[in-house]
Amino acid sequence: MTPGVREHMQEDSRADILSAAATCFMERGYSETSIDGVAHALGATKGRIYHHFRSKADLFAGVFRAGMDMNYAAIAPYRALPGRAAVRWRRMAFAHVVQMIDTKPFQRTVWMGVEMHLRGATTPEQRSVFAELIRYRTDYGNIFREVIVKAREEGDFDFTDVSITNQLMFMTLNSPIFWYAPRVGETRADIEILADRVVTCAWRGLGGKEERNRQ
Amino acid sequence: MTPGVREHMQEDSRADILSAAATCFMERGYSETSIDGVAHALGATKGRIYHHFRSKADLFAGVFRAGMDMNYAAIAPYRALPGRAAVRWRRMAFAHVVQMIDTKPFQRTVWMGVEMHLRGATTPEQRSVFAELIRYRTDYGNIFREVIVKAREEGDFDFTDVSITNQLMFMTLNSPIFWYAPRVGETRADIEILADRVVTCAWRGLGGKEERNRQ
DNA sequence: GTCTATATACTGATAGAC
DNA sequence: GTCTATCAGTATATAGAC
Repeated sequence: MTPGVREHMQEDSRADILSAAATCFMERGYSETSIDGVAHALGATKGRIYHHFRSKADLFAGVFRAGMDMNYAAIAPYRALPGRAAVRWRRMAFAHVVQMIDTKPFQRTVWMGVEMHLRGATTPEQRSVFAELIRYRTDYGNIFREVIVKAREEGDFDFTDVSITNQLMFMTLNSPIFWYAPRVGETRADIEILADRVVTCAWRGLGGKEERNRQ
Repeated sequence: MTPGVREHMQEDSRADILSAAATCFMERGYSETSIDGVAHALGATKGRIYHHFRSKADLFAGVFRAGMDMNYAAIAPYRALPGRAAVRWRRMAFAHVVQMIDTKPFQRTVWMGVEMHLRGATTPEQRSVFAELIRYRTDYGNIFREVIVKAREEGDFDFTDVSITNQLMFMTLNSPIFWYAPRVGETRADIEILADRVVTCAWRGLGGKEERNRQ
């Protein structure tokens, strides 16, 4: 077995743990999630988890980072799209909403992390790790912020306070992590219709023109 | 001391506990909040709390119910307002948003309760109590739902899916519980400007006409 | 790399004093 | 009506076997 393959398997093991942990955190919250519980979901014992992660907080941070990585990856193809910012915004927003639906356990964990950070519910030692993750997420938010400001300059959006507007916009775009649940027989097209409704609602909130005027 | 006064003091003691508990739940979440912690915030010990509430879950339910009571009270003056439903909606929505800001600890607790319910994070015995509280909140949501449907019939709103739209609308109207923080020297008027921005964003999301057309 | 066994700490709830 | 003392259950993290 080559070193490359061995590393790959190690990464797979890590990814499995992150995935199981994300689901547990979503279903039970941070405190109610026990390391034993995550291990049980994996069909293993906690020895396996403590081999890859130093602590529960470290595991949580891993899920948070993985979730944000997914978000950056989702909008990457559209960030440099030429043309009107409002059109670029719509592509990015759509990709973001679909991502919220597709990776809901990770995104719920990210949300919980932000809430915990705002509450200051972190130990002093982990604060620096946490602060970096929050910065990582803030940067992501600022990508959208710049786009909506640009779109306003170009006359396609119309709002007053940028900070509040960006907050409200993300509230709408993120909301599927709270109420989305897959339906039996649901197709990819169904999900995209759903996502489009969410994006349209946010679009309107930004003061965007009605759809028939779009591009 | 008359019985009336004695009852009043007992109610005050209960209200103090609820208020302290709401703040603790907001700042630390459900699990991280200990009964000892709430007692400490009151300058008392947990004996006082257990005299008024059977369990931690019971205390939590008390805060939830109190929060919803406040919401019902806030919109009560506008529910039967004659005239166009869209205008009625705006009054109710504004009152709701201001209420989110004014009673944030209670509203955050309500939010947590809904999340816990959706996760099924309740013991079988407390499930019936919880179910009733969720119903209480759903009824509140339906009050708004009926108004936006009526406003759509009257041609003032324009949206496709009622359920999703109501979800997204509440997401926006509730959002101050996550990002609002009082600023130094903030006046009542400042808060009302803030609330109006939030309401306007939700209004647009519902497909409402631009402000200058609003009577 | 994963498992078993265990130390250590915390907290919800109860019983009974005052 | 509130406080003190205490029990029982649970969960993080570690040490060491395999």
